[in-house]
Amino acid sequence: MPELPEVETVKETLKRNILGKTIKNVEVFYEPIVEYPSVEEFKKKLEGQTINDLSRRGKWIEFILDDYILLSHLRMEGKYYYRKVGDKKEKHQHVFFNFTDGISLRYVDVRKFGKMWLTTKEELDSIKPIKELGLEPWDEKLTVSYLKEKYKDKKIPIKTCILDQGIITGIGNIYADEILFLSNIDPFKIPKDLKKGELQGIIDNTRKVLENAIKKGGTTIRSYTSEEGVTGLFQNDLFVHQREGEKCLTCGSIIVKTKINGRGTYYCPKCQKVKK
DNA sequence: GTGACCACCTGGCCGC
DNA sequence: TGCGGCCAGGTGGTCA
Repeated sequence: MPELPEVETVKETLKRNILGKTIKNVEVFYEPIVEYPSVEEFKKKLEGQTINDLSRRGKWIEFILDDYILLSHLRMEGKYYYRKVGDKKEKHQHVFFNFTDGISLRYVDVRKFGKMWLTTKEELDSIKPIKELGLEPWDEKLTVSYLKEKYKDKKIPIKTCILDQGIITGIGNIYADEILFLSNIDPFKIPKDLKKGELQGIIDNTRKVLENAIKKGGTTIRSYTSEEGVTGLFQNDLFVHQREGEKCLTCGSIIVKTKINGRGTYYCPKCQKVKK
């Protein structure tokens, strides 16, 4: 599932492959993927635009074009493939960006959850997907006092708060479990009850886990790959996620799986002092 | 304003 | 072998 490290890997791969290319035309085969503007406008505005740079905000990839910024969210299983213009459309390929040099960048999404949004540089910070994002994990404004303020009225489990993109952006279900394990925090704990040291642990381990995952090219679970044939290696470094019934690598207790707010949650009852 | 729940969507897996 | 049901999960919408 693409979280920040996977999105970062995809962005870097795209950067190596499509920087400087000019879009000849765009084909959309599953219209709900284009969130804004209309599909016709989306296709028209992208024609003739050159990809000048790529960046990332949270889990959104930003394609920096001449006059616009194309935002792409991979959601659950989105990915990009490279083909030649005119190559047969394969299953689950929903949007084609055909370049003037004959290369066709294809957005592939088995579950069709991904979203694209076309905006301008001026409007970028005020549009819905971006304006509600919280801090990047490496933002210097991410401090214990920031988390204390954000968590002060929260009555929901810390696991749910860590997934809140409006507080820290980029963390998904896999890394939330890993961050809480490394911080020795009970995922059911109510955030306002967390001590300073525990909040600092969340900040430090968020950075540590994500940095390590980026170095390893992300996590390959189920169908995620950054591109064809490229798989991440961070799944080999997971302490708890998808390890139900296995021994904790730290204390030897059995890893437990439960659900918190509908999300599969893995934890070590001993290391994370879970009272349930 | 907050939290719980559901829909979106498809493939994989499991039990019968 | 085939079928039905459940599960996976990021995000936005709806409702209490």
